[in-house]
Amino acid sequence: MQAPLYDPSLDDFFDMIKTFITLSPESKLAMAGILEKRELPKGHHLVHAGAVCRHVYFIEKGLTRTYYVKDGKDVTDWISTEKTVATSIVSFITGMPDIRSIELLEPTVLWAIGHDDLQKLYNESHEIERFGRLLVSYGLVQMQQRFDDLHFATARERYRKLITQHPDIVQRVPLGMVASYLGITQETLSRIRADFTI
Amino acid sequence: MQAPLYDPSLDDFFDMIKTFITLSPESKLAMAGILEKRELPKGHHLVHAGAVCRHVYFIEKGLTRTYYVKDGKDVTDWISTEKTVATSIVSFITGMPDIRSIELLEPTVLWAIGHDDLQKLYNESHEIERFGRLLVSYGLVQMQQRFDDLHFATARERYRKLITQHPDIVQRVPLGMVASYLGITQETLSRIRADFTI
DNA sequence: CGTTAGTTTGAGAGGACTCAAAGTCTGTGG
DNA sequence: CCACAGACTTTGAGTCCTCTCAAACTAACG
Repeated sequence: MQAPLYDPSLDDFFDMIKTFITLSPESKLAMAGILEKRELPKGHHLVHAGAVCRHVYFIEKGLTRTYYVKDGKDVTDWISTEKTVATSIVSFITGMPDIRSIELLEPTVLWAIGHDDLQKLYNESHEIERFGRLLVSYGLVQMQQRFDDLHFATARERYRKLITQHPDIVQRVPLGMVASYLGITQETLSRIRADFTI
Repeated sequence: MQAPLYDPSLDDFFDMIKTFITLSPESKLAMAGILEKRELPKGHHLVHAGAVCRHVYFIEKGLTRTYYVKDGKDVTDWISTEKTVATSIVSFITGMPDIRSIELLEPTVLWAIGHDDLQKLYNESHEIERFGRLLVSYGLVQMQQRFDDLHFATARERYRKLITQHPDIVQRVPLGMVASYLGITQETLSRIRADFTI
C-alpha cells in the first residue's frame, strides 16, 4: 500500500482540465507542487482594482465575479462558476495593473496557481507549456463567444441566451450584476424578466 | 559567403512576432519550413463561411476583414492590418466550421501557417509551443480590450476610440464595415462622423 | 423587527434603429 | 476624356428600445 503522491482532491482539478488536456503522471506531480487549495468566504476579494493579478484560479465550488467601475458604475465583466477559471486575464498575461477586481459571490473552494510558479514549470516542461497554450486557447474561444453575444444582440436576446446556457447564473447572481454582465441596466433586465415569466 | 538558410523576407515575420518572442535560429528554420508567403488580390477570400479555418495569417502588407451574416446583415467581427494576425480563431482552435469569412479589403501580402504543420512543430519543439502560447495570449489581450470597448460605451465613445487608436482603419475601410465593427449602423456612424468634423 | 441590499415599477428623455431617398465618389468602357 | 453604373455615403422622418431619475416594494440578515 503506497501513499498517494499528491492530495487526492487534486483529481478534481485534473478532471476540470481534461476537456483540453490529460497530463502525464510527471506533469501532474509538477502541477501538484504549485497548486494551492483555498477555501474562502463570500465577499473575499481575489484581486483588487489597480493591482497586478498574479494568479489563475480554478473554481472547484462557488462563484466569482470579475468587475470594474466605469463612470462611477459597477460593470460585471465575467462570472466564473464551478469547473471554470477566474483571473484578471490581461493583467495576468501582461503583468500590468488592471482596473478589474475579482470577488467571491459565495463561499468558494478553489485552486490557485501563482504566475511565477507557472512560468517556472513552463520552462521545465514542454507538456505544461502546452497546458498553458490550451488553457489560453480555451479562454479565447469563450471570450469570442461572449463577444459575439454582445456584438449585435438586443437586451432580450442576450438574456434569453443566458438563461438557456447558464440558468444557474441567473439564480445565484444578483440581478444588477447580471444586468451589467449583459451590458444593460438593472431596470431594463427587471422589465425583460417580467415579460418572460408571463 | 554563405547562402541564407531561409528567405530573407521572412525576417519581416520574425520582426512581427518579436513583441512577444524572439526565436532561436533552429526555431526560425523550423518555422521557415512551414511559412508560406502569398500575394493575393483585393476581394480574395481567405476563409469561407461554413468552412473550417485551417490557417493563421500574418499580414505583412494589406488589410483583411473577418465578418459574418447575422439576421441578413453583414457584421464585421475583426479587422487586421499590417503586422497583425488574421484567422477565424474559434474555428482554428476547435477545428469546427464557423460562420465567419475573411476577405481582403486591399491587395495583400501575408504569411500563412497551416494548422497541421503548426501542430507538428508544437510536438517537435518546446520553443514553438511557447510561441503558440504567447500568440494566443496576445490575441486574448486584444480581444479583451475590444470587448471592453463594446461593453458599456456609446456609439460616440467607440468611434472616438477607434479614430485615436486606429486612424488608418477609418481611412481604409468602407464606413458600413466600420460601423458594424463598432456595433452600430452605418447611418448612425455617418451622423456621428458629421458631428466630429464640424 | 429594523436596516440594508436588492428588485420592481413609473414617467419622461434621448440615442440608435428602420425605411426611404437623395447625393457623391470611382472606375470602366465608349 | 467623358459618361454612366455601381458602390458608398449622407440626410430625413418617424419609431422604439433602453436609459435616467425617482420612488415604492421585498427579501434577507443580524
